[in-house]
Amino acid sequence: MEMRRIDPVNCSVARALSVVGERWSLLIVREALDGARRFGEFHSRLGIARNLLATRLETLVTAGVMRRVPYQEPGDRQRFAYELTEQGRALRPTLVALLEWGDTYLADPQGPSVIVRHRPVDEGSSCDEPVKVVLECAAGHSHLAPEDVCRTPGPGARLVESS
Amino acid sequence: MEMRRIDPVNCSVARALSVVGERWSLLIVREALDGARRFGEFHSRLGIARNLLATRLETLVTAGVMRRVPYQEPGDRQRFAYELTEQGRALRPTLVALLEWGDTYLADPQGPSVIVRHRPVDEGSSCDEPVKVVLECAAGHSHLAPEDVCRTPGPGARLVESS
DNA sequence: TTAGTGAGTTTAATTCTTCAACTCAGGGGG
DNA sequence: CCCCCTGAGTTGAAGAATTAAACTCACTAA
Repeated sequence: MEMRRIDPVNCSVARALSVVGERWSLLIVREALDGARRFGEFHSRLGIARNLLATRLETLVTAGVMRRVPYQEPGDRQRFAYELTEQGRALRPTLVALLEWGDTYLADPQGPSVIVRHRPVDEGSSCDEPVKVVLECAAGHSHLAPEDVCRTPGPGARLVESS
Repeated sequence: MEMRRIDPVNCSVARALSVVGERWSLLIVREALDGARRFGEFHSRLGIARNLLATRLETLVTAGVMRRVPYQEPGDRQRFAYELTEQGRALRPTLVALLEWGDTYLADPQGPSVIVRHRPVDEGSSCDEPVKVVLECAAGHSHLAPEDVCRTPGPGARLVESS
């Protein structure tokens, strides 16, 4: 029985993974979200090989996830730092989701190594409560279980024949 | 100025990525969430090489993300299908987050190819509204912006010296 | 007996990662 | 001035991962 389904290749998940699905890319973004800015910071925090770090940063910059900004420490020459664009910061929910999944199923026996907290940049430590990622629909139903959602074709869907 | 920060290697994000961060792994999980169960289904939907699919499925099974279950079509020999465990289904928020990010920044000009909808398995199509992933803290503050959260050490954190 | 199918293996070519060594531009000490 | 130091990369060779294509295996159907 033939049916038409969403083309799995023309999908934003696949496109997203083609940008941030390479080894190290999401870890670089995570460190950037945590304040890393300079080549050497990424290198020493992650232990990634230098040449790979250079190509990953370049990939992330051309993809619009990061931006290369010149900086100059007093009494030193000009160097470059890497900071997240708004597009890069928008990966936070993805990283929180991965963190939560890892904490739930692969955690250290000691407990989670990282807790994400509600701590706005401008106010002090107003709330500080742990943050979770939740699925919520446009009608306001929140905390949906994974089984309560399904994929449907959108306006840009290509449909393909499939068994 | 020395400071102690969270060891980036002892982190659930890194552990999660060591399980689902390989090329194809998350796409295999996505297809499984969308109903794929058999070797050939994954193969033809994704166009992945057969040997890689075999090793990825094996990795996912040993990691506890999927389960290998025997099945037998009438008048055919016994074969094996692959289905998600609860741990595998728990990757849904991660995939929705990636999908949303891809839709926002890398979308097809036609619009998103996939829309995730609130459609519980048991009830019919009760709600059907589009689903988004949101950050929410334990105090009930919802729809947090990426800038409003930060990482803090948890009970299992190892701290390392860093510049 | 011969052909066909789903589910994999095997193999060889290509690509990606890693590690180590090297470059390049400036700063500081002697 | 000369030599060594640092941060930020680049280059090159060895090792690991990915790909495509051909092959196996167990069984069914004609």
